[in-house]
Amino acid sequence: MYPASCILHPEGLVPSAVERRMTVRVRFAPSPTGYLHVGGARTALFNWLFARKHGGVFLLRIEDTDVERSSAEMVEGILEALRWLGLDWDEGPYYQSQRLALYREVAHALWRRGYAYPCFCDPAVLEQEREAARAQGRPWKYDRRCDRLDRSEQERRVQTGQPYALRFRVPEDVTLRFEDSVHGAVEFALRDVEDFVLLRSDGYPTYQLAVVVDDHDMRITHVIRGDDHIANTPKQILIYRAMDWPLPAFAHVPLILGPDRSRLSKRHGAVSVLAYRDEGYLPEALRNYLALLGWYPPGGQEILSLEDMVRLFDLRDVNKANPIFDIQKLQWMNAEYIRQLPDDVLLERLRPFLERRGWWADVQAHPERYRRRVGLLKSRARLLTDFLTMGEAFFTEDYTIDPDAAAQRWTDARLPALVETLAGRLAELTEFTAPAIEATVRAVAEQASVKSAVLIHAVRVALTGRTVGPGLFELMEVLGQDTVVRRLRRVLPRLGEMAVSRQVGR
RNA sequence: GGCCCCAUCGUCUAGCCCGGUCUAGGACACUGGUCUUUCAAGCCGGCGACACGGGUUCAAAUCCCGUUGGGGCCGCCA
Repeated sequence: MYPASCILHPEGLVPSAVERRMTVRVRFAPSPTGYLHVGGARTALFNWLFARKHGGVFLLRIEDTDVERSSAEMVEGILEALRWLGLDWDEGPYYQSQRLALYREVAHALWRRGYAYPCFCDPAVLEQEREAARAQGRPWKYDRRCDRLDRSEQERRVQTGQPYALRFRVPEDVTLRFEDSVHGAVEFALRDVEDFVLLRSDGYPTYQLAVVVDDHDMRITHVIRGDDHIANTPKQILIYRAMDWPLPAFAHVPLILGPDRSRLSKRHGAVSVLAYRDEGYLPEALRNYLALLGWYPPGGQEILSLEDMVRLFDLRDVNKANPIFDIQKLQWMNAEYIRQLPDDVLLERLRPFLERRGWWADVQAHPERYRRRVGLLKSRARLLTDFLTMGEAFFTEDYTIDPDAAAQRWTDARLPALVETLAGRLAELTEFTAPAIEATVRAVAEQASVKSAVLIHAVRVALTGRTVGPGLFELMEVLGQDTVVRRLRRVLPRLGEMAVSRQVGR
């Protein structure tokens, strides 16, 4: 009944599509029971890279056979995340929920061919038995009691409308071996694999059936997916064999772990791709970082453009060990990408964030002014959102002055007079450039025999509300004469208060 | 518990397939210095790993076995 030779020696039976010069066809098949998380995104990335590398087709398939948990909103979110990452698909999205007839057909074909049998067991009962077994530390496997029913009894139950699922009859005493593109040869003794359900009693296919039917129907040549599917592979190969379908190549890529080494999940913080977008990560940075989890490019260069990745990507360079998601390195990479952006492009990337704050209109009215401001902040930002926080005073007159900063830098009693003088001198400057400003600031400090650092720090707090930030003279130039003078005069009263309270306190 | 997968600096990893060139290389993080009005960035330097035990061999990070540790799967979820 089983093509034994195939089952015993499947290795070597899968000349890769690449070798056979077939068109490579790969897919990303998320289940819309949640948003796209970074693990899924990386799987999608690897598939996409592989397709582009080999001039193949990357298709999208939505695995929504679990009607209860799937939703259209989740699908939209997943598509949005993929688009944001720049992972465009050539076909699809296909929806499994629209292909149910096909799965039923194949399930019944399997039954007709003698590879499957109806199971009338109550899932709740089986679940109980399973739990009891596990509680006692005993292994549990479905004992195929329904397969032992007489053919006539089976028919009778079907006739009387008793609900049944279709199970695949897994041969025992056979070792199935398959070649995995990243792991090499993987073996499973089929005695450890239970008769799995193909078609549920409600007529919906299980994952095992639907993937195989679709991967075959969509002529998938390479199944690239997470390591968590490695144990499913023998079951799926059994279906391919029973249907006499050619096997695709399999590549199981390592799972991304959290800092505690357990599988990355919500409790490790943000895992949703869209959440990273909203937090101010650049898609090219996330993409680049994700590519490096479990893959290492020959040559060792880590900052890679999409074109670089496509050129360098090879499944053989994918690691077997599970990597840990390191937010620090991601942030470093994001900062790296931010620094590389030309100022005008950077400004455009900031747009959604600026719009949300209501700052975009003014930016649009004075692009050159804001380009320069953003340029000054560039080397200091790790996230796009950093421009809004540490760069608040670059976008609005309504910036807050950090009380701690004031307390730290506005202590000198000579400051009010000094700043007033400085404002006056700056207002008279005809060339408001960094060198001219610097000369003025230093001269004012020197004339009062005050260390220029004292003035500089106080002025920075006045102009930006913070103790840290860009070099003061460039900062002032970029802010502009009017703004600088206005802001300096505006803080004069507060400066005075601080100095007075300081003296009283003594 | 059963089965499968995995194991180089704290983290991502190069090297492992084809043993000697490895007193194990790079990156992030950490850290010292430099520049400097602060903070970054940049530059120069430092710290830091072959999980353990057996074998094979003249020689093992590299090959084999075992142990330990980690992960995954064991659903009429995907």
